[in-house]
Amino acid sequence: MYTFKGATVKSGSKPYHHGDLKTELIQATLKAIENRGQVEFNLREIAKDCGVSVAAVYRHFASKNQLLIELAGLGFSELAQTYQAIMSKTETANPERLQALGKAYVLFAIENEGLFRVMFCRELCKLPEFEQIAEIAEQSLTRLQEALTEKKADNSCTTGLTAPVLAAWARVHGLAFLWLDQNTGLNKTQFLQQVDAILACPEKTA
Amino acid sequence: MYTFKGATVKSGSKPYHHGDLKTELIQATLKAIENRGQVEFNLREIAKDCGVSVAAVYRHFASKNQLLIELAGLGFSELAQTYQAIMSKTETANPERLQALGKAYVLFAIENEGLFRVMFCRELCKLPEFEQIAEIAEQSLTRLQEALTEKKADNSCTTGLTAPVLAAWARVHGLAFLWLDQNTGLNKTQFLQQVDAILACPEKTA
DNA sequence: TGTACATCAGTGAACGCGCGTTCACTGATGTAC
DNA sequence: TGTACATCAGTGAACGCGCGTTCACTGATGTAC
Repeated sequence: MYTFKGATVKSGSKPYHHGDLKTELIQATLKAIENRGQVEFNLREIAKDCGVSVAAVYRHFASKNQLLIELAGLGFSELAQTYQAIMSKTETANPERLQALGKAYVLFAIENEGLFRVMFCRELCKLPEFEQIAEIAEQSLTRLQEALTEKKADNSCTTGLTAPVLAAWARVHGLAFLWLDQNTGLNKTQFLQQVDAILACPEKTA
Repeated sequence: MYTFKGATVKSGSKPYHHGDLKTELIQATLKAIENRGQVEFNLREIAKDCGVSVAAVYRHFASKNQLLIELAGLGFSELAQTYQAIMSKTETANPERLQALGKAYVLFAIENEGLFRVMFCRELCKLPEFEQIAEIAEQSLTRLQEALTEKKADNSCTTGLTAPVLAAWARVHGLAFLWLDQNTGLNKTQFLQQVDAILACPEKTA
């Protein structure tokens, strides 16, 4: 007899109760999405990865869509948190802040490819379950836009993105997807160096 | 009796021979990809769209993958053609050339969403059939990079992208995907205006 | 110009597999008494 | 402290549908003689 994540188990046999299946299912799903480079996964494969039967998934998620939605919610709130941290650590109107935000965006995409792909998957907001996370999704994206906007606060166009914001966003968004879709031909270190160079003096690399 | 695309047909009944099925299958596939915002389609749906049985698809494409590959080939060669036209119409080292190339990239993505998504779908190059189009794909992408590179020809780093090239590419790539994934909240006219502004004076919107 | 026949482009039905989901169940845990 | 029982987290098998692909076929076209 031994103890596995709080569950008592006969030695030699795997525990009947998994311990932290929900978390592990989420991780396995993200891994699958990252391997494919597409928001496409298969519950049987996920379950197998976690050493569990498919039906066990339904103890933790009402459906495949629900899993997807929770993934997206996770992504949006984590990204928002990242911004929040940078906003509180850096000064208003300081160019370093914009640079840090940009870097954080690209890094988030690289380190959380699965979440990032889910967040920007167009079919997501067509799901009926999307309303569960609509608020956090919008909050997360507008927070980013606000963070970028402060640079040109003189432009008081309230509806839609202004050119500077769109430009800044497009730059980091493009960097992220070029990397994720493996189009740069660079290794990670090289890529991150270039990213730093681009974000440090955008006017020279414009 | 009347003639439909060269085929004689009893009036009232639809023609047995379609006329230009291959082209229409390609169009229907692109439409399906555009509707989903993802490289994901279904042969039965495509065939139905063309008013034809699924099996008819196999008269024109050996498999679903083969259809996908031909789509990609089409996309790469069309993009290459577009560059070629701009390169021959504009002067070397003229800022207008870079601007025109950038605009063409974004426009290509907007007007050919399906092709664009297929071209940048990561699973594409994992297909065994990819070698059929590997050459044109690489040609197309390096041509773009070369076009962008001329601006900073003093940098003689031969391997990989330089920061200026990556920056320029990322900007248009990011603009394209922000638009396609419907994250801008702008309408097409507004968006294209912003794109023009960004490409016209990048240093002001950096 | 008419006819026989090869060739080509479709049809409709079926095969087989994969996948999301459900169901009746079993094993483990925690709690009231 | 021990026991009965509700509750929870799994299992394994099955259902049903969708989808890529194949097959024997039929209808239309074009061409040799």
